[in-house]
Formats: sequence, structure tokens, C-alpha cells
Amino acid sequence: MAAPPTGPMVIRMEPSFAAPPAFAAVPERAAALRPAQLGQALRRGAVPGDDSLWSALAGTPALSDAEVEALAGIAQVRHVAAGQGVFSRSHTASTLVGLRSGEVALGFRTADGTFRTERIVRGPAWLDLSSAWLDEAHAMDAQALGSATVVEWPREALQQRLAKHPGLAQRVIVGLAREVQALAVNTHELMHKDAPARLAQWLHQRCEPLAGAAGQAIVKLHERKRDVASQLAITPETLSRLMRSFSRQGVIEVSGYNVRVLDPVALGRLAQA
Amino acid sequence: MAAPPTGPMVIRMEPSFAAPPAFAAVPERAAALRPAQLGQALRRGAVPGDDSLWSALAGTPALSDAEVEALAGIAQVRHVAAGQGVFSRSHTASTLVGLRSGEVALGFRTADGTFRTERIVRGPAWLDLSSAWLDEAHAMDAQALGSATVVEWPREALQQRLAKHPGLAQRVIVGLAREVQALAVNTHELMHKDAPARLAQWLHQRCEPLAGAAGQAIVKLHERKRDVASQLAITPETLSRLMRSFSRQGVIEVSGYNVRVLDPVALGRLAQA
DNA sequence: CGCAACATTGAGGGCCCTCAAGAGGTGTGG
DNA sequence: CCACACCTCTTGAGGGCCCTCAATGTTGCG
Repeated sequence: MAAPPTGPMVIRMEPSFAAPPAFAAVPERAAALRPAQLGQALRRGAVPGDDSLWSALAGTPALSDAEVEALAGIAQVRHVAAGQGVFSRSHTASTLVGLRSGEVALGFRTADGTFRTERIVRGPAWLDLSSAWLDEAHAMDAQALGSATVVEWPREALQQRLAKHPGLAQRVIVGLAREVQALAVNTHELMHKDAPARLAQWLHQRCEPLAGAAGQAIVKLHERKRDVASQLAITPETLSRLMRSFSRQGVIEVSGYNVRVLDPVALGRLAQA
Repeated sequence: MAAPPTGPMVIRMEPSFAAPPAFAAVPERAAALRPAQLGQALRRGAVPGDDSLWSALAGTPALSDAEVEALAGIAQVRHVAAGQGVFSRSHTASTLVGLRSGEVALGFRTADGTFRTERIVRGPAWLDLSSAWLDEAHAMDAQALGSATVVEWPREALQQRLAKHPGLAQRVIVGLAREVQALAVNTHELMHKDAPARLAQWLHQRCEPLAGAAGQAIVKLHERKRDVASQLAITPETLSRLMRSFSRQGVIEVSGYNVRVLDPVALGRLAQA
């Protein structure tokens, strides 16, 4: 069924409707964050791959052996089960937090227990590189979507290591600078782009070129559509309507959690306004 | 005239209507940025107060003499006339840019020559602490509102100095971390707060306690109201209507560019939603 | 005084949210 | 195996928020 539906009648998804990803096993009403457990399951020591975060996030040159050693000596690795909290904005940040593997939602736990996702992070990536330097609470709540492996570096100890290894300080600076730029772009788009443009931009950014159809691309949604909507600061209903609107225009073709981009150029134009 | 107007009739400002600040002398259609001039008017050398930026922005402990020396050796001071561009987002950032004194608008110069202000910075403060680390173009355009003094540190040279003075690297890190936190808060408010809440928050943040009237406070607008609106991502018309709405509720009292906050607690409540 | 820029106010409308209903899928217990 | 609960996604109806456009009043300046 290549043609997008055109009428207002009930739309029936094709039989190959993709099953919802694993997040279905993580209901939103997952157990609330229990801070007392945060410190458990800690273990210390050099772990292979400890430098992947720093290399992946702060540029191409690999860390020197001495730098790896300095980091490994103070790294604390934590495994977080699906649905569990990683950190809470009600607790003072004393460590830099990285995500080695897994998916974590950054957002805000509301009074009624639900979680408002603002951003979803897939490892390896930083989760909170900034709060610890200010002796403030974490800026957001973080909740694991699937099983996740988290690495933390105590700020006090890291600060001493940075003094001896300027290359590491440089990585921290570059990582923070990247974050500033990303947030600035985000702010700009929220201020000046409407919902269709933000969605088009979001889709355009995660286009993966599709072999076999020149110019076309595919976007796989690794999260619930309501979480996509949440990241774009729109409601799930609006997201659904926009997807249908783009489909009617022949720009994309939606099939469950797969979005096929038929006309990337038009999608780019939609992202402009 | 203490009571706010209540009817829909034409409102007449009291005679003591404050004259618009100096920005009136800087028309929005000021001369476009001429990049060739950016490098002019540079001079080098140690300048008294060079460390004020670093001290003001990155914490209480004053810089050591050695640190001041390291910074002064590479600092480039520039004086920018009112209405002139400070940097442009079409040029690669090679320096960290600080504002020692004056006011600078950060935003985007649009195709039609107008300037969309997203943030207004009053020195001493950083103007762009992040772009140079990524070898990217500046994230925004910057335009001086009044006469401004700008200090720049070339990234290459600074990076070498940071390696020898870990305390300076720490300052850069803290400065960037502050910026990340501020931007995160900003993003959150844009996503989840409506226009009245954002305005209330904005006013609440810049309350200056008012002697003589316990609990009350005053907010002086140092910029055109249209620039205030721009920072809040609303139109000047909406800002005007909201000001009147708050006045009708008895929360504030507007007199030209002076806003008197009659009920800070209520203003805080308005900022919550 | 005429002109330019800013602020204010009103009328109208578009965008997007809220609320509600229904379809389809999955896991669970009888 | 089926009923049931529960979740997600979709679609429609209605409405509120805020933008756009236009007109008016005020202030400062040549």
C-alpha cells in the first residue's frame, strides 16, 4: 500500500504494522525514584570502554594511557534497571554523569507521578556534564527507558585530575561547548518555528539514506510517539495530525514506527519556516 | 494616579512618563555589520579590569597575579560603537568573546535587515564562550545597543595558557556550566509555560526591593518593550496586553519604563503555571 | 509642525490544546 | 481460547491563546 490514505475515514494500518519497541515493557507509572538506592550497586575500578564516552563526545584524538588511567581510577559504574531513576533534580549533583549504553529520558517528574520527557539520550553520551560544577541540584530528572549503564566521575576528584591532564579539561570544555550550542539551537527553534517546522526538522535530522531508492530516506522511531511529541513540545494528537498532513502532501509515508521520507528536499523546506 | 485603569477607554499615561532610554538613538535599521571592520581598532596589552569578566563570571576567588598576566598577554580589546555589529554568525569563531561594559543584543539578523533579539547582555558578561572551542561559526549575531567595550581571547593561545593554569580552565568550565543551566531553564520555560507565566517570571527575576514600601519592588526596563517581548518570544502587542492584565489584577503598576510590583507573591504565583 | 518610531488598543483569525470516543495491540486470568 | 484491563494511537469537535493587521495616541527630532 504505497499511497497514503486520503479520506477522513478510519485508517487501517497495514498488516506489517511494527510492534511497539521495548518501551512497552516500561509503563509510565514505573516505580518512583527511590534516592536511597542511588548509591547502591556501585563498583570501582578500570573498566574497558571507560574512555568511549570521552572519545565519542569530545573529539577524535584518543585519550592517552595516562588520561585513561586518571579517569578510570575515580569512575563509578552503575547499572540501572528499566524504568528506574538515574538521578533526580531534588538531589545535589556531585558527579559528572555519562551514559555508556542504553537509553535514558531527561525531563521532569511532575507532581502526579508522570514523567514529562524533554529529551531522550542514547549512549554513549553525557547525561549531566554541567550541574556538578555549580554545586547545584541536577537540572532535570533522568529515568532509564531500558536497562542502562551509567558512569559517574566525582567532581572533586576529577577536578584534581584535570589540573594534571589539561587534555581532559579540554574535553570537558568542548563537551560543554557542544551542549551550549545544541541548547541554543533548540531555544531558537522553540522561539521561532511552529509545530510543523519543528517536526520536519526533527525528521530531517534523523534521515538515514535508503538504499535502492535514490534520494529517499527512512526514519525509525525508537520511542513512543508521545515521547517524540514531548520532545517537540506538542501533544500526541497534534503529532498524529501533522504526520497525516505530511503524508497527504506526499512528503512522507508513515507505517507504524517507520517513517519513509519520499521527498527530503520538501521536508527540508517545511523545516525552514 | 495609583489605581490602574479599569475600562477599555483610551489610557493616558501620567505626566511623569519616563523618556525612552538611550536605545532610542540606535534605530533598528542601523548600518549592517561590515565584517571587514571587525579586526580594526584592536589593541593589545594588559588593561586594568581585564580580570573582572573572569571574576564576575566564574566565582568569587580572585585571579592570581600569574593568571591575570597570562590572560592579559593575549587579550584583545575592542570598542564598538552603538548599533555596530560585534560578531556575526556567518564568521568562524576563533576567540572567546566577553563584554566588559555596555549592552549588546544577541539574536539573529534576518534577511530583511531587521534584528530579532533573543537575549540582551549587560557587561561584564560573556558574549560567546562556546563557539570558538568547536571551530564553528558564532551561534548568533551580536549587535551593540550602546557604546560597548569587548574583550576577546584567541582560543588557540588561551588553550595553551589554560594548560599551565588549571584554575583558568576551571573558570571556563564553570562559565560554560552556568550557561548550560541557564539555557536549560530557558528551554524548559519555553516548552511548558505560557506567555503570562513567562512575563511574570521575567519580572519576578528582576525585582529590586523598594525601600519605603515593605514587600514591594520595582523593575526598571532598560530596553525597548519590543525587545522585552522579543526575549519572551511574544509580540509587542501581547506584551502590552499582558501588562494591562497584570495591572487590572493589581499585581503591578506600569508607568512608562518603570514597573512597580505591588504584590510580588502574586507575581510569583503567576510565574508558576 | 510634520515626520518617524514606539506603544497601545481593537478586530479577526489561525494554530494548537483539551476533551472525548473509538480502534487496535498486548498481557493476564479464568 | 476468550474476556478483560490497559496501553497507544488516531480522529473529530470545540475553544482558548496568541499572532496579524490596522488604527490611534504619545514622544522626540529635524
